[in-house]
Amino acid sequence: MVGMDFVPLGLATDLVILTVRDGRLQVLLIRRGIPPYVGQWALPGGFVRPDEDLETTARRELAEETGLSAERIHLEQIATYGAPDRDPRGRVVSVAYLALVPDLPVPVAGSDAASAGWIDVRDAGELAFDHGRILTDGVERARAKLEYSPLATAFCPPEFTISELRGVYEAVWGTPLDPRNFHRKVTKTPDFVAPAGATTTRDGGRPAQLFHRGTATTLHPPMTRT
Amino acid sequence: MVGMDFVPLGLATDLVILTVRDGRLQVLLIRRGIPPYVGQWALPGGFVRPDEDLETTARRELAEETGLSAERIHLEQIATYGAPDRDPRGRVVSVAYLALVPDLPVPVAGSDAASAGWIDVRDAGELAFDHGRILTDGVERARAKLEYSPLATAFCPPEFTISELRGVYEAVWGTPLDPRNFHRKVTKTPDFVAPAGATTTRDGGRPAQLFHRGTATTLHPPMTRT
DNA sequence: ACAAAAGTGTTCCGGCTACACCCATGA
DNA sequence: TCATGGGTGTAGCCGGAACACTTTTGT
Repeated sequence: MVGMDFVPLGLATDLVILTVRDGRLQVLLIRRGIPPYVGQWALPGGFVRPDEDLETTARRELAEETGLSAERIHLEQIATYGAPDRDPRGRVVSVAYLALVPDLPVPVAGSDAASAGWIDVRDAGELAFDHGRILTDGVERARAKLEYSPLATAFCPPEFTISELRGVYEAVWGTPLDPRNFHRKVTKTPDFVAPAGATTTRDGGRPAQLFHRGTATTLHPPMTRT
Repeated sequence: MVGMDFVPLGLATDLVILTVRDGRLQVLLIRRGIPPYVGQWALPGGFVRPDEDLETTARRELAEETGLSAERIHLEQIATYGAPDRDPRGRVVSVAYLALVPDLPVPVAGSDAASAGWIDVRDAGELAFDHGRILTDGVERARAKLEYSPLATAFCPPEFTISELRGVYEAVWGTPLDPRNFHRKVTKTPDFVAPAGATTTRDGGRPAQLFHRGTATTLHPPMTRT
């Protein structure tokens, strides 16, 4: 370890912001307005400010892009991407974060609202920079975590039905699940979900109980992806 | 996104190099010789060079510290640590990597050999900077990955017995496993290990078959950590 | 012969799968 | 009354836990 010789480089965070809308897993993308990669979709992101923690940067970007006061939003680091040529403008190392947000009726209200939108992850196609790779890694992280954590509730509003929760799993994994077995698994696992007391008929049919998040942090044994 | 305004900061990689020696999980630590944290144990690491990929930096550091030509060594990113005050000398963001190495008869031969050593992870105590946190995260990553991947073989020489492999699991997890069930699980899982043909009596008792790594990348269903 | 470790067979049991079945509402 | 989704019961199966037992070496 030599001295504090700083190589000139930029440090940024990029965000994979996922939600479930219309039964499909979607990601928030920005249409680039300036070179490089003009006109292509990219992940939202920005540079880390002096004396700003990495997660603080990510939360700030999240708030800027979605209008969500990012307090209660699930946010976790994915990985850091630092290939020397990943940005043609110069050396930029990016710490990628995964954010899971509920399907709120809040429109995308960033500084560049007209050019941002929710895109089906299956339709995302080629992204700017190495953002395709980052998106893939983020989606895979989300898929894996649903197996052994109660993370799916991060996609749900504060109160939700079991079948809404199942819809999250089905959208993220892209596979149908047995409603009856899913119901049993989720309600019998201690502290996975907690009954809210009320019921709703918003999904049609017999009224469904409403639940909110439980206190569990892991799922033993895990949910099985078929 | 403004221009390429680079905040002055250092970008480094730190390494959690784990091995299994004498049936215990050990980590390679460096005794610091210069401030800050003089005399305390720290993870090996160093700054990223211009135009150097992050993993290249990590492999270079690994080779410098262990003398291992790091080609065949398992190396994966853990996470990036960027709290503004994590280094009292200035802003240094560190990308941490996890390396798993076999128990080779190679002495630790770094630039600072006298002050480096293999330390039981349970005895590591307080480390310099936020390295304690990084070590914890790295060890937890290794523990988790043994469950659902054939990663334990990364701790083994090219040819190993089933009980040596079990020894890895027991050392990393800190719990004993049933030798009979472990043997069945490992040998019945397709492509987890492949018979090498030879046998050895180096563990005493009846000769044991030697195996090498299989081609499997995941373990379904996973190994259970009791 | 005996100790020690390798490897096999077998029983028990918990959890998942698949599906039959009943419940409570809106139209 | 019917369609729709909510929720329960249950039989069968798969895989892990536990452990008795046989095999093959060194001393």
